[in-house]
Amino acid sequence: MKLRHPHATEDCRAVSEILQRIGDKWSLLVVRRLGQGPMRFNELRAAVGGISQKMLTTTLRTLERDGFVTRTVYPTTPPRVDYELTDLGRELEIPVKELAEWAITNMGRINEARRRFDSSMAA
Amino acid sequence: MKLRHPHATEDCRAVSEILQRIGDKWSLLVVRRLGQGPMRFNELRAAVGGISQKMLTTTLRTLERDGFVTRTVYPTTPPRVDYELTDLGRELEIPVKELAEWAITNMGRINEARRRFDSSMAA
DNA sequence: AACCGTGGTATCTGATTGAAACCAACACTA
DNA sequence: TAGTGTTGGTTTCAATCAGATACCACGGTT
Repeated sequence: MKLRHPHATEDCRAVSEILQRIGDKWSLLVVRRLGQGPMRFNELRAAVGGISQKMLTTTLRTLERDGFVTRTVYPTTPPRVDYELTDLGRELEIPVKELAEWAITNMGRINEARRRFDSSMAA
Repeated sequence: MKLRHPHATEDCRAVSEILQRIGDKWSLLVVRRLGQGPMRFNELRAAVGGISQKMLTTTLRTLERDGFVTRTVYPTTPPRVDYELTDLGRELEIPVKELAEWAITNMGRINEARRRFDSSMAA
């Protein structure tokens, strides 16, 4: 039993962790929107669509913590908070876009596989 | 406000869904292992390490449903079940590997950002 | 009959999600 | 000057989901 990649497990865990991080329900949607330029909170909320206030806050906080977005508060009234992608966030988009393209071109195959599987289960 | 990518939202949801699918705790670990060749259930369980029986079953079922792995039962006694990557599964590895490399090379930056964020919160 | 190895299921608990209500600060209006 | 609205956020709570633990079915061995 040869292991060609001695660190495969750790690396794989790292990747798995990252995927879990950005693979939640909203992170990518938010990142994609911010990829088109900085946005304020409610603007982003409307653009993403269907996200609750709390989840947007949570998502943005986590993205900020991981260094993917910056949060800038302008102490005006009413308050104004701008969110913007960092360099890291913009760099992340590159491999994500690759995967995105794969996902889009292969979604049909996946859905077909699912249909096949589900109908063979029903039998 | 120009939208250069009219279908960005749907596409993004597709990607987000895929990431959620393969971004769970075990899918990638399993796919990686199977990338080295077909394996039986308990063999895979030992190779992945730390995964419960139920989670391996669940993970494999979902991967099978999505058309990433095949499940072959040999009705011997004791039963023997082989799992193997499909073409789709092997193709998936390509963009995932890209993201994997990004994740590995940038993990340091992410962790650093987290440390910074956490310590600035503690203040 | 007791036991082991195979792969799989049922149960139960803690985390996550998300909807709805509430909060703080300030400006504008009546 | 009390009331109302805007903006970004937190709190609360019900529902859902992930995952660990314990158990099950089957047949061969002893």
